[in-house]
Amino acid sequence: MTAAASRPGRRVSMADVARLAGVSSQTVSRVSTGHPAVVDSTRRQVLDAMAELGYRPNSAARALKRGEFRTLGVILFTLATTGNSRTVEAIATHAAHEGYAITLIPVAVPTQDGVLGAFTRLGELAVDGIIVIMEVHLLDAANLTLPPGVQVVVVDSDAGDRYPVVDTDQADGARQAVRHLLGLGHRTVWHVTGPAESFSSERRANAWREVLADAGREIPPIERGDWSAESGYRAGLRLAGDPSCTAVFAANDQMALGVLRAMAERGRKVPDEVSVAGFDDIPDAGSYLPPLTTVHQDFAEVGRRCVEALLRQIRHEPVDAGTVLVPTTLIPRASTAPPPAR
Amino acid sequence: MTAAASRPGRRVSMADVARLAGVSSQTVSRVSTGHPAVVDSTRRQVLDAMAELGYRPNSAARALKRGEFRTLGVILFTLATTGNSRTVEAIATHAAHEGYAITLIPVAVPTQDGVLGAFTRLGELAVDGIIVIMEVHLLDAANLTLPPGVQVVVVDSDAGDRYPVVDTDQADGARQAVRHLLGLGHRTVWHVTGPAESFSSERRANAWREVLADAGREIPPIERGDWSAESGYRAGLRLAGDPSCTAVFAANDQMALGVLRAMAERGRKVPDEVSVAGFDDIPDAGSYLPPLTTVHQDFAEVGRRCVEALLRQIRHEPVDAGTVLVPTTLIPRASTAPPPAR
DNA sequence: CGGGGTGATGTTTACGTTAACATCGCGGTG
DNA sequence: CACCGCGATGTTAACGTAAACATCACCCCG
Repeated sequence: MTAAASRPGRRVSMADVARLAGVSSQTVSRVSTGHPAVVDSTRRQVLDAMAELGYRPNSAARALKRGEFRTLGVILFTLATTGNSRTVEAIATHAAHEGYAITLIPVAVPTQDGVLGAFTRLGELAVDGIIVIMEVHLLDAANLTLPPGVQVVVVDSDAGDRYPVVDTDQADGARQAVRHLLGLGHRTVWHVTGPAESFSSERRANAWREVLADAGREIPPIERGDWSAESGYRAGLRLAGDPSCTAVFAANDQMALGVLRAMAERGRKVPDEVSVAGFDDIPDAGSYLPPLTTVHQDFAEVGRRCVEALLRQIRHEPVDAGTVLVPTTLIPRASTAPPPAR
Repeated sequence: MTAAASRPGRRVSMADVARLAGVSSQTVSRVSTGHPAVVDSTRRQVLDAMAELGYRPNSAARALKRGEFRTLGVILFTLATTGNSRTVEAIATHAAHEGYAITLIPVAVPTQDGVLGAFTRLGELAVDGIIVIMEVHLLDAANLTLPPGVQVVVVDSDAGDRYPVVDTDQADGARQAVRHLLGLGHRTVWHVTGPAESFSSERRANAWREVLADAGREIPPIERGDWSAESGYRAGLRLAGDPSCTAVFAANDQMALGVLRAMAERGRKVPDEVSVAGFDDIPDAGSYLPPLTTVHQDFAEVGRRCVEALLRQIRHEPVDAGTVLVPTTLIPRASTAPPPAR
């Protein structure tokens, strides 16, 4: 039944199906695309012939004819961060739901050349639109090579004036975390920030500074990390040495994990002596020692909105240029508490 | 310079470039594909014309003509696990290096229907080969619909008799961990395993049981988790209640994290009273409290080998059917120590 | 000085699909 | 009963590219 020896080499085409079913290839096409104007008996014949020959449509030919690929490109630096992989997963799922496939373009080196190269490759790829998941200020150069006719949506950037941007409300999340710590009675809040090139990092740091300034608190020197737990650990060791430091807001959960470890090693009890808050709410955060107070990001929603915005552009429906902000929520757990009485 | 008003609607094609450059479109094609038989002056003219018009090749037409898409499909259940996202990243990077793009096909529900659906979609997609990253026993049904002419490589499965399989040497890694614990003097080792459908989980558990049996040790009842830290925590609470339990091997780092938390909450000191080992060596593992002894997996190598094996198949070069095992290494850290003296 | 090559470029055609138009047959209506 | 209209199906052409073959100019060598 599934046998059907096709001629060697060549794949089964509509013409083959048409021959076997005794119809024209246009009728096969109509069946294949679900066109209504085909009588049931004919449709059945065609479907049987398709099954017998193991026909599957050639998407290259289809794309050539239709002028669209039904594929979205995702350009990013790495899948290694929780945020990126979760966002990509959401994008892929939602795109699949809309009948689109996802092509992944990793950019190995976050240099302008790297980005340019990726965009060139994307230009040659079979892609109707591009989602850029980028944390660094590298869109300017890349912008020039953006292939015309390809739509773009950006995650985590400040390109809102040029492209639609979808992002977590970084600033509000950071504000919630810092206010939470101040609300517990801490005099001020130390901050472990991410890499300098990162927009997210910058926005979280700005919001932290702003809340402290608004409250008239002292703004301690900022500690810089690179998102990794290891870098958080190093920052944590420095902070642990400062007895006046009673509250730390880390720009992501992994650096917060490093801070927790540093505090533990230096014998500074969390949360009794020092409070620690993170950002992201990665699945493990609730299992840290102690379970981490953090800001929850809805990566799935970010992915969904990206796809939505991009498809709207592709379909030439009205799109609000500018930034869509996905709200964040503070998740209080056991790593924050009032400062020690003195 | 970059202006160049093309006719409305239609994209720039080779014919347009040819017209502007005053050559035939075949010459444009030759320049585009890097064919050597083009004189420098002509090549320059063509390149200038391309730049002026903003020409980019139509990959659909190219794929149709060449009969290959230069794209690999990756089918998986989720990107949420460290192993999967790291593997996918390595696949994407290595594939890009070989001039191939990656199309991501998430299968929402790990049912037979889900897998079948994904393969059907993949069949219609522009893909020269497929990498299946699957943890469950669902290939049998899917097998039937595997589009002919599409090559397949499988990660983390026992399908080695049917497809080439690339995987981490799960069994050896687990053996190293268990032997390490026994070597420290523990009478036996408890095990927190992953979900029942997972091959990795099964192999790690089997190796654990085998080492204990070979050493003539008692085999404690197995604790089942679902890879999450939360499930590890629940298992850890049960183990913490058993004073005879001095060594725990968790099937991944996240569950180990949960075990660490449970032990801490129950006041059982790690590693003085209880040793805990994990599997994966995720980047955070070195920052757990205490830093986790675990088995390092080389996801990058797995991804690389996958792409290599798949491309060999696609190019009809000889491939060893069967399983390629990527070695693992035990990383001793601070979560394991000799059992308490009694 | 002519024949035979060689290398650059042009022409033709086919890849598989689908839009647009053409055809055909049948039932209803004035 | 002739004509119209409509629904089902067939025919033609085009999407953009690249392989195969054709052509042409030029150079080398006998």
